[in-house]
Amino acid sequence: MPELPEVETVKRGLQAMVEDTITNVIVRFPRLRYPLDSEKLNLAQNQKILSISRRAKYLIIHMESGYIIIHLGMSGKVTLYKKNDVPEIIKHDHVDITSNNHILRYNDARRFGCVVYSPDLSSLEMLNTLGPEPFSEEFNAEYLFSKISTRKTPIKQLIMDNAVVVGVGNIYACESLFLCKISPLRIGNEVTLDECYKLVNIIQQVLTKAIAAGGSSLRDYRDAEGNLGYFQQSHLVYGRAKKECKECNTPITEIRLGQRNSFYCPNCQS
DNA sequence: CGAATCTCCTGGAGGC
DNA sequence: TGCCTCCAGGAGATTC
Repeated sequence: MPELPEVETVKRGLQAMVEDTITNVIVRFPRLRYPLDSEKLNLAQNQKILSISRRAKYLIIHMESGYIIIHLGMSGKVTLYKKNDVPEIIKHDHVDITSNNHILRYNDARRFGCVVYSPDLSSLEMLNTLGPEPFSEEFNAEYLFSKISTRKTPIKQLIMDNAVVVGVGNIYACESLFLCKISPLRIGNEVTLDECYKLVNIIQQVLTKAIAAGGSSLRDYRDAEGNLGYFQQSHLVYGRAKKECKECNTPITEIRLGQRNSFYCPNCQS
């Protein structure tokens, strides 16, 4: 899955398209997360691209008038080609955004992503409900504490909740909680302010490490050079059910929390 | 509002 | 080798 760091990398790669003028949007297969609306997307025609930004895992193409918002879901890939150097269409190439100089090609096998046109950003529910970025000043211990101290939901689900903080996926949540010695089952209102300081700190560290490790946590992901992504790095608890805890040798427990597999050490975490 | 559950979809993995 | 089943994964939708 493209994690936050990877989406940021993609965003940087797309900067070459800034100042281009969009000539055409081709939709080959419209059934993504939201049905693609060719008619609306073609409102982008003849629009100059002013900038390309990122919010959570959304890529946002700012045009003279209106925006195109792209989410990669879990298997989405965006590749930018020079116009005179475009490869053959392959399976799951659902969308091309063509400009005078480039083609931005969207490929998504599992179709959890989206490509949406909107005249303005403020009306977009998917962006309005997002919590702060994990590296922003807004995401601090006091903020986190205020968001979770009234909640009866397990802490793991809370830090994975985009309304609380964006960019913390399943693996990061498991690893961060282990490093904080907090059980994923602990109810939000039983997490102390002190622990929130730790959590904010550790989440940022874990994400930073993921950026350094580079790339996706998808099991089978390899980057352009064939290197395995973050998923293959040595995890402390994630995917280690029944294996010994690296701290205390207790077997790692696996449970189901909010439809997600969760791993923790019943001895180290409480 | 909050909480719990369901859903979308494909390809890889593991079982036989 | 070839089926078959199971599963991951983000986030909106639904229900209570």
